[in-house]
Amino acid sequence: MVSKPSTRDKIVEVADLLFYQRGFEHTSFADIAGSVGISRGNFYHHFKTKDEILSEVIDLRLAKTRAMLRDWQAEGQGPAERIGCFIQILIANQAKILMYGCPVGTLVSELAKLEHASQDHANAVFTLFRDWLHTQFSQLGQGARADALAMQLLARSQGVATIATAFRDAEFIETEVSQMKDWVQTLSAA
Amino acid sequence: MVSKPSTRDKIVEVADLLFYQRGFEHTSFADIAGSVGISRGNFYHHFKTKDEILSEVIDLRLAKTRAMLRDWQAEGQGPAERIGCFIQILIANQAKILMYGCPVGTLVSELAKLEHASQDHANAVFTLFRDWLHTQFSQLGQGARADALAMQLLARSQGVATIATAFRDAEFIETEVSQMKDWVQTLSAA
DNA sequence: GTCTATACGAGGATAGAC
DNA sequence: GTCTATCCTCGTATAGAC
Repeated sequence: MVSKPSTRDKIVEVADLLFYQRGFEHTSFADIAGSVGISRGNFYHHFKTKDEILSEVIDLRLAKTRAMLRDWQAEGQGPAERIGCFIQILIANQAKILMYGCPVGTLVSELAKLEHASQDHANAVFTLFRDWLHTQFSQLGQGARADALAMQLLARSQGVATIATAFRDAEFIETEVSQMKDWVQTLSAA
Repeated sequence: MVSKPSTRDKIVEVADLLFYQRGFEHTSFADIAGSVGISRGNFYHHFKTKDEILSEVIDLRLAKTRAMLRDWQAEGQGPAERIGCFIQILIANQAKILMYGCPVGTLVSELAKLEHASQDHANAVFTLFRDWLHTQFSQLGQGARADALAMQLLARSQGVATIATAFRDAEFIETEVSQMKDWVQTLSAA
């Protein structure tokens, strides 16, 4: 059942995008209100503080991530293919990553510097990926190494995003993605 | 010849630290002035705008990085050992990285979102490392692959910093550093 | 639920005395 | 070179009318 989005939903959607593109702190209420097409006053009818919006934005990201992992679980034939889906997001989101980096990594980094109360909440998105990858590597027969491999792949994709953004290098993403997929095949064959 | 630092020098040193710990935007003039121990008014005697301070902070970082690379060049017996010095900074700065991430990567990411004019300037620090690593990998006999390997190592260390910060995981840094050093040995032997 | 108007503080920036 | 005092803009937040 798809109901039309409420103003509140629209605010969260817009804030999600702006927090990604401009950063949390650099995004003002006026930016969000303007982008939604409502007045700043109306804004406060829905959210009392900026932190409250952030919290809902993170909840939205958690929900979207869970749905995505569920989809990968459904479509991917085996664990290697499913891990391939994870790696592929670097390609799917290539253009955005080149401009703004990884939405998860950059938010977590920003909140760490702000010593923001929502740090752990934001980091839960990383944990979703970590646990899911852990499961996939286990099914790949990696046993005790599964979590370490999950962390490694997480770190590698973060590094690719950061360096690709810094040098605005789309090709680097492509060659790294290809190498990461080869690496999974190697593990799969072993 | 070591002269005592001028107020201007002190401002840049303090701003360097605060931009790293709190982020560029989240650091106010009051923060810097307070930390240096001068009034805000005096502050403007030395710098007209915040961007001007940022520019000098980046120059300072470039100078420090060049000096560090020169030191590694002097002490490292061979290219493999010198690359080891680069990898080792993750250990040397472990505590800071766990709290604030990599100073280079986090600044470049922040400036990208702010669409700040100093993006390229800040990225020059990455380029220093990239070119230096390129040279080392060349001397390791990696020829045409040398720059690709430099990018890979740069990305990997960025990823380690980001994920270690997110999960506050000191051990992850240690195991990754150890693996990176093994990897360099492998290349060296081949 | 939406608006306008407004309060309030913080941060960037300036003027001018010492 | 250093200070105090001040200004202005912007961002957060509130009150209250429609």
